[in-house]
Amino acid sequence: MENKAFEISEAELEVIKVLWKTDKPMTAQEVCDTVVNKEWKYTTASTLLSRLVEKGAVAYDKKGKSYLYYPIIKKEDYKQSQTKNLVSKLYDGSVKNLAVSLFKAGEMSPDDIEEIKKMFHL
Amino acid sequence: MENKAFEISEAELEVIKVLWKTDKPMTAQEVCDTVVNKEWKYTTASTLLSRLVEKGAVAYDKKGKSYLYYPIIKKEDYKQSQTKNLVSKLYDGSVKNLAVSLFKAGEMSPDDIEEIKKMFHL
DNA sequence: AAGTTTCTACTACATGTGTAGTATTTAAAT
DNA sequence: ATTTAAATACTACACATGTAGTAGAAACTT
Repeated sequence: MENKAFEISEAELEVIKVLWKTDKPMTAQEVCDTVVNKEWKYTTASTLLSRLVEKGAVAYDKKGKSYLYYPIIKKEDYKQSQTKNLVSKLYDGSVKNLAVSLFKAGEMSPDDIEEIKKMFHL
Repeated sequence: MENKAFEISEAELEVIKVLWKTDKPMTAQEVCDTVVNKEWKYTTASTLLSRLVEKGAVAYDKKGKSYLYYPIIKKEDYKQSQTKNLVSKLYDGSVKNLAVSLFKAGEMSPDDIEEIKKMFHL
């Protein structure tokens, strides 16, 4: 329906973020223990991992009796696609509009502003 | 579960965007006819409007036999909350990280860059 | 007032999501 | 080789979402 191959749900995102952050293949158990702000049962983490595998966002290698999961999609790519999506959905595809909105909303810290200026060699 | 009072789904967003853009109360029929890139049946638009009303995102006044719908939540507020959400979910809450990512991804047009520079009074 | 038109309300149904429970398989231990 | 412990696979179920059909109500028409 969309231009995206697959959608990652909120809960699935928590899972793949763990895989991104840890940056080495992990068992479902490890993922479960590492997820932040969640009190998931083991099978919940496991279900989410399976769904991510179905969607092609995650894969695994077998090790002993368990699977070692790792992300297929890259964090940067995902972030960029989500960001592009937001810009096109809400800001008429204009990054400028987004920037203006953030600026006006006072969402930029002095540090942000400093860094952004630097980015533009100013 | 979230910090947000309600979630607006993808399809519902299309509806409320029409209300925002037109900027005057509209009947379900008008909304249906105005939605872009969609071939909805009247009842589909109508269902979505009802769900938005349930969620408190939209309200209506009665006019003749029909309802005139209008948005309760403001476009700017919604955009900002969505943007803040993205920044916190994917950019560690740092607008700077978002800006860097956009810049690196080549998502900023020369015009965007020009305008952003101007925004920083330079 | 009855018929016709046109709204809204209610119902439906498949698929996705959050969250797990139970069954089954398989590796490890003895 | 049998038992056991631990993983995965399969099943479940309520609520959200996309998409619409049908029933019922209200307002025009004549």
